[in-house]
Amino acid sequence: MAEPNRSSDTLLFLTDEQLRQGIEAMFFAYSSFTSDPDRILADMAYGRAHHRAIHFINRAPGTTVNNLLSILGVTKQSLNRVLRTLIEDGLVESHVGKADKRERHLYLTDKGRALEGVLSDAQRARMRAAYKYAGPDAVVGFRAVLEAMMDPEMRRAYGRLKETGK
Amino acid sequence: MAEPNRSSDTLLFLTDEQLRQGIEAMFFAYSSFTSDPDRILADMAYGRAHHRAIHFINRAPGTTVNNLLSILGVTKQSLNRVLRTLIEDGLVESHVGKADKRERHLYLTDKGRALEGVLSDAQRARMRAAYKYAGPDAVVGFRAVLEAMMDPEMRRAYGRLKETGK
DNA sequence: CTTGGAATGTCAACAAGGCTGACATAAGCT
DNA sequence: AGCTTATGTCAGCCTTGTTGACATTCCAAG
Repeated sequence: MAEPNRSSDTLLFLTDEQLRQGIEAMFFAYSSFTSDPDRILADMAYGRAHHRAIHFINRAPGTTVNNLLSILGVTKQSLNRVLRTLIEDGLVESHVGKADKRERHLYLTDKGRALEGVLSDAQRARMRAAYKYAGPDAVVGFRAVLEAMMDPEMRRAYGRLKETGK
Repeated sequence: MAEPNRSSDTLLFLTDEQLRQGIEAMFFAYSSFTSDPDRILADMAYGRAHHRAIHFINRAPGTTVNNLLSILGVTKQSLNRVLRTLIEDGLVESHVGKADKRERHLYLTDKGRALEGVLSDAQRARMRAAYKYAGPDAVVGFRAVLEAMMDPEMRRAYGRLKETGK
């Protein structure tokens, strides 16, 4: 830790081997990261796609279908299939927009919020343990690298959500 | 943002909002992270699963199917389909084990190594840019949190690969 | 030595969740 | 009135995950 000297740093942390380890760390960490919600959802008729929809509807209640599409980066047909089952099952409500009646605004029902809670509790528990173990300074670095890795469009979406969370 | 004082740090970096931002950062970053290879592979008849197989065969030439299975965390049937097409297309060679003839040892052909190079160049370029932008200290934190996030089994696999790379 | 179980790999069939294309409807905008 | 936007739907395809059934090979117990 502490501060290794600056000159050797700038040479060594960008080697192909370092980069490859970062790539592999992303792969393994992401597998673990998604495994808890996946396990919970496996029993129900839902999958990761449902989780993502539920997460972002909870995060930005009243969001439109179009907005959700741009966040998730999938096609409307793909999202629609997921949304339809969530609405049928009473986890999500879709309300026609007041100002613009073409839009549908999406909200979680109590039932939807309950599932969201279970899923995000599991995911946060893992994240909390990792944060705690690695420490505050590491967390700052973690977030900085992830943000730098995002495509500009994704970074904007991410930034807007950060604002939302106050 | 400068340095908030130490005592408040240990309290504040584990709030639900902080954790949620970490979760969302993982989602957005991983989307971007996989987008370059995905784009390259879209034209060929391959997908992300092929990329993963190629990556790890390149990383540990001569690895067995079973070993690859435990790294990738999928079923042997799933891996086998991917492997079959890669072998048919002459990107991967499969040799029956000498000691144990049940095993197949996997190697990239020149053609396979060529594709691996293109894919990992693209992925490394993104990682390099992110590392460079965030700086060496951030990279240390990034890797620490990712490693802490992994399931123990994944962490072991990751650790073994790190050794391999010397 | 034989035989039964374990390890390894293959084939077939199915499901989730991406994708594209075509099209319908309603509502807003010029 | 006519173009554009937002949404939803149907149909069909692809990748990549799953299980089940089965063949081959190895090894160890009897």
